[in-house]
Amino acid sequence: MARPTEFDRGQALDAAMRLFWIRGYGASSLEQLTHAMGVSRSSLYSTFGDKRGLFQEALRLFSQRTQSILEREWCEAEPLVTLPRFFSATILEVPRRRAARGCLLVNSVLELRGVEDDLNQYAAQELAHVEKVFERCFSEAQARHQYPRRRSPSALAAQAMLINQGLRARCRAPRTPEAIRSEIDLACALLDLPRLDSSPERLQ
Amino acid sequence: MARPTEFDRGQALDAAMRLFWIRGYGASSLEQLTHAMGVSRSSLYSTFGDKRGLFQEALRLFSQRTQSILEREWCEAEPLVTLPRFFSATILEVPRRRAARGCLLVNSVLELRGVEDDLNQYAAQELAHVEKVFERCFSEAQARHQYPRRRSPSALAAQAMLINQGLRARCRAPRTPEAIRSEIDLACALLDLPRLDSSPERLQ
DNA sequence: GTGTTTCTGGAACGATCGGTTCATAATCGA
DNA sequence: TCGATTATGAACCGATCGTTCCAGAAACAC
Repeated sequence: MARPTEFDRGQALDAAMRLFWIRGYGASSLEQLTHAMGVSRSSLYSTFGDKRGLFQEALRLFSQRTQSILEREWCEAEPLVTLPRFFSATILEVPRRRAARGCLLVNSVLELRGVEDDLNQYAAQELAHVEKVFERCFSEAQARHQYPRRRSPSALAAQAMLINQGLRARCRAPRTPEAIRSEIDLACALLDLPRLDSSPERLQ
Repeated sequence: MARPTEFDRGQALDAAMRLFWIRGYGASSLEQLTHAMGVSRSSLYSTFGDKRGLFQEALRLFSQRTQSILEREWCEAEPLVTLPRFFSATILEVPRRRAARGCLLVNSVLELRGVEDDLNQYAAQELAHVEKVFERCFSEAQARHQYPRRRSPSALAAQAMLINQGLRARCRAPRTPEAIRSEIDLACALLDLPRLDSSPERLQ
């Protein structure tokens, strides 16, 4: 043993993820990263390899958190309401600035195609994992006869992911929470999903 | 008069737009831009001001082209089929690589939020213009009693733009044309829009 | 204390960034 | 043919990029 690390690895990764989330991969400089993480350059490189490795870990962390939000909604209620509640939890029930970050995975897929194709594919693959959970919601709801069986769960999940990505993209432009909420409402209605209850919606 | 310009301005702008479309704003370096445009740095700066001005002109060009595609579909058929045909024209009936570029405006909104906020707002404003055309489609279809009046044209247009942005985002990840086509089909069905006819679909 | 090991801050690396300058090339009117 | 004018390409600018390196600080075993 020798001198112990002075910073918390998870905390530093969290800060890096937040910066990537706001500014994207390319526009997040080492200077900004080390400042946000409270870590010197050498510590960053000895801990995470390089900027690319740090970003990949940030993507994984974001994906895990997203899936855990889904998991929580899944356990707390019926499968059919998991999706509306997921949209609400990730977009409406968070501070406005955070909603404006969109989704790190979606942002990364958009940014890195043709620039860093393997990172783009990694982000796309993580999104596919999320879509798989969507699919489980529809198949379970169909099994419980709570949802019409006309369409396949995979096609429905793809449509839900289409909605999700569209919402996250639109959140990156300045918009009012009311406009976003009504868009979510209509999207859920078109998908035959239950409306959002008039649950507490955090403004600002 | 004196020595005439050796390059075609419109052609150079087109090449710049294509590069921005593929790689985004930040990742397109002056070196790559001048090479793609076939123009020297000094000519680029005397003609377009700077990289930012060039990008803004590229955004405007892209927006104009997008709206002219919409205009063409609008003139050629009923308002209700304008939207499905627009999706098809911009995503299915183009070479695969081009579809993988997504939409320059959507890409820019995602990339530049928090980095170049005024360019982000400009791109968002251009997207709003496109959404206005969507709205006209729905209101005209309702006026002709071809579409149920339950929902407002603006809400429907927002939903169509949500679909559009979702599709364009998903196109930036590697996907098969068949998968994309079925997603468009289902989205149109949910929106009570006519399906795409089995029109010629260019693969590859 | 001493020696060993690990982590830290900051200097420095070469490369590349967006942007500018300037001598030269090329075309005009005369 | 000869200025006048404009476009061009290459060299150059300071700044910043991601990355490496190293001297010293900090904790351990002894």
